[in-house]
Amino acid sequence: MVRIRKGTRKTVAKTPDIRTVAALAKVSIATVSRTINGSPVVSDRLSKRVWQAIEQLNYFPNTHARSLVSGRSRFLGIIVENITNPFFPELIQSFEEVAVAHGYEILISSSNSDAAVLANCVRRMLERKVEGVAVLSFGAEAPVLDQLVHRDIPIVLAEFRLGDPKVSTILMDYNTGIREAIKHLVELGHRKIAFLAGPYKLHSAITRENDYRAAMEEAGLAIQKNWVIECDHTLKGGVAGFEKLQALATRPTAILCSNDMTAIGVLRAAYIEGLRVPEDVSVIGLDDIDFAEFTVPPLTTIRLSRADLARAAFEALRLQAEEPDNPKIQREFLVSTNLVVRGTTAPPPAEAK
Amino acid sequence: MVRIRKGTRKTVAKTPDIRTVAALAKVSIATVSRTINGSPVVSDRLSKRVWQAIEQLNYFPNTHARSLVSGRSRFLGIIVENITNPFFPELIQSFEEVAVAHGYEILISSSNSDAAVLANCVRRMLERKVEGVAVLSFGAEAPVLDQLVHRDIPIVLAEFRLGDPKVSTILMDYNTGIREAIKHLVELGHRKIAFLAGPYKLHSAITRENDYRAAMEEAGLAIQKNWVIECDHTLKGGVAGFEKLQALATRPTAILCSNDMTAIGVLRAAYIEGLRVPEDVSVIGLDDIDFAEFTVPPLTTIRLSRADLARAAFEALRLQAEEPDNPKIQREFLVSTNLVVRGTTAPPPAEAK
DNA sequence: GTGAAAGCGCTAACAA
DNA sequence: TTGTTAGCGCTTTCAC
Repeated sequence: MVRIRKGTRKTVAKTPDIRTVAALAKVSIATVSRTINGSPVVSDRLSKRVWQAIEQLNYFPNTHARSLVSGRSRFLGIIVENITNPFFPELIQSFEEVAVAHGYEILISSSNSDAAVLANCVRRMLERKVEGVAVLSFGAEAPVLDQLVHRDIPIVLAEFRLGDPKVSTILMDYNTGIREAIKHLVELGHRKIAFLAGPYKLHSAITRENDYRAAMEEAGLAIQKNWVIECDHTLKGGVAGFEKLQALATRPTAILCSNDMTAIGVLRAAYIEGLRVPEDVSVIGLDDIDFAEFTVPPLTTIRLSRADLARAAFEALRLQAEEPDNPKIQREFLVSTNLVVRGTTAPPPAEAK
Repeated sequence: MVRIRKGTRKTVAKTPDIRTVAALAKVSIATVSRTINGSPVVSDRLSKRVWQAIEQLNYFPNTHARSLVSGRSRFLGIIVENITNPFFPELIQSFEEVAVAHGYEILISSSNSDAAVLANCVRRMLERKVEGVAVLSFGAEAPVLDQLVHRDIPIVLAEFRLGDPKVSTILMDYNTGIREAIKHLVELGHRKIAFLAGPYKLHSAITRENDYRAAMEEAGLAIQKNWVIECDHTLKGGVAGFEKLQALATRPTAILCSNDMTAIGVLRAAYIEGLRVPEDVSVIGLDDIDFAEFTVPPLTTIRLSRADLARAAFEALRLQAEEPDNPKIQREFLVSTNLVVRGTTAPPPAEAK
C-alpha cells in the first residue's frame, strides 16, 4: 500500500486513486474508469478484478476530477424562500430523496425573498457548476435568473413563467382548494370572510389572493374594505393581521389565510384576545404543514402536497437535462390542492348571523 | 470572444476560463490565479487589468478544478437528525450563515437516527471531499464515523465524546435549564412531575433524562414508576406519551418533555382529552423552537440556543482545519440552557394538592 | 476488449 | 514581479 509521511510520528494510508486500483487489479486506469461507469465493453474477467480491488481499497472516485473532465457536477440546486418555514424543510426532504436516488447531490439555499440574497445564491450555485436549479421561492427576480438561462442551465420555477421557452414552470391549482374552502365556510353559514394575504412580492401571495377574490365573487359574497390585509407568511405576521381585523368596525366571522404559518399566528392572537376558535371565529390555513394537524384546535387547511411539488420540480429538471434539444418535453406542471377539514371551522356565532 | 457552435441556429459564449481572462488582460494565467487568490506579489498595474478583464467577462473560477489541484473543496458537511423537526432548520440556518461568511458551501443531510442512512450520508460527503463534518444528529454511530477519523477529516459531535483526541465535542448544559424547570414547578406547588423522554438511541435523550432524575432527587421528589416514558421527539410521540400518562392510576400534575415537539404533542393530546393546560396539567418543553412562542397557550420551555450551537460547531471545525497539528486547540465546547416561562405552567389543580 | 495519452481548469513550484 | 510548466484524478478519444 502506498504510504506517505504525515507529520513526524504517524504514517497514514494515502487516499487510493484510480491508479492505485489499476495497479492492484493489474489493468490500465482506462479499464478501471470503464468498469466504474458501467461501460459494456469491459470483459467479465477484468471487471471482476477491478471491483475486487475497489472493494479492497475502499476506493471511490474523486468527484471533483470527475466533474472537471466530464463537465457534469451531479449537483442540483434548490432555492427556497426560508428554510425556517416548515413548508420548506418538508419540500426539501422530498426533493432530496428523489435527487439522491438519481445520484445527485443537492445544494440548498434560502433566498429570504431578497433579490440580493438570491443573486448570491445563484452565484454560489454557478460556481459549483450545478446542472439545474429549482427556484421554489415563489418570488424570484427574473434579472438574476438570466444568469442561469444565459448559461443554459435547466431551471424550474414555482408559479411564474419566465417567458423563456427553456424554463419550466410548476403551477399550483390553488383555485380548487380555495373554492372548496369558501364553499365550506358558506355552508357553515359564514358570509363575512376575510383574507390574510402573503407578502405581495411573492407570486404565490398574489395568485392566492386573486383566487380568494374569484371564489368570493362566485359565491356571491362581497369583500369589505380592509378585509384583505397583506401579511408576511410568518407567525408574527398572522398575529398582526388578526389584530388589524379585530380593530375593524365590521369584523369577519371567518378568516382564510394565505398560508398555515399565518393561520397559526391567528390562532395565537385569538387566544390572547380571549376569542375562541372556532366558536367565535373560524380560521382556515393553506399548505397543510405537518404542524397543522397538531395545533389547538387542529387547523382546517388547504393542502398543497410538498411531495408532489418536489417530484414535479425534479422531473422538470431531469427532462431538461436529459433531452435538451427536444422542444416537445413537458414544460408545465400542475400541482393540485384540496381542503382538509379539521377543527378550526364551525358555524358563526349566533349574534353575527 | 471565443465562441462555439451550439445546436444549429444559435451561438453561445463559451464559459470564460482562466486563459480567456489572461488573454484579455494580456498577462499569464499564473498572474490571473495570483490576483484572484489575493497574492501580495502582483503589481497594482496588472492586478487592475486582471480584475477589469474578470469583470468584463463575468468570469469566476471553476471550483472543481480548484478543489482538484488544491485539495481543498471548501465544503463542510452538516448531518442533522431530521430536517423536518423545526429545531434543525433553525440550526442549519445559523450554521450556513457563518460558513458562507467564511467562504464555505454546506452539504446537508438528515440521518433520521438510522445507522445505515448515516453511513450513506458520510459516504456522499466523503465523495464530495468535505473538509469537515458537524454531526449534530445527537445519536451518531461511532463505527461509521471512523471513516472520517481515519481520513483525518475534522469532526465535531454533539453530546458525545468519540474518544479520539482529534474529534471535537459540543456538550449541552441541560442540567442548568432542567433544574430551573423543576424548581419552577416545585415553587408552583407541583410534586408529581413526569418526564416524556426522547428515543434512547439518542445521546441527548439519555442525558436529558438523567438530568431530570438528578434534578428531581435534588428537589427531594420521588419519581413514580411509569412516570418516565420513552417517546420519539415527534408530535405524534408526544400525543402517545400523554395518553400513557393519563392511563396511570396516579397521574402527574406536571410533565417535563425531552423536546418541544413532544410538548406540543402533549398540548394537542390534552386538548383532545378535554384537559386544560395549564389549569389541569402543566407542561414544559425543551429547545425553544420558534413555534414555542406561538402555541396555545404559549409554551414554557427550556431554551437551547441554535445559534450558539451552530457557532460552536463551525468554530470547532475551523480550529481543527486551520491548526491541525496544534494539540492545544479547544476540543470541547459548552452550550448553555435556561428556562423560559410562558403560559403552560401554573399551580396544580386544588384536588391534586 | 484494452491501453496509451491528451486534456478538463486550476494552483504552485521553479525560472527568469 | 512575472511567466512557464508540471501535475491534481479522472474521462475519453484513438490506436492496437
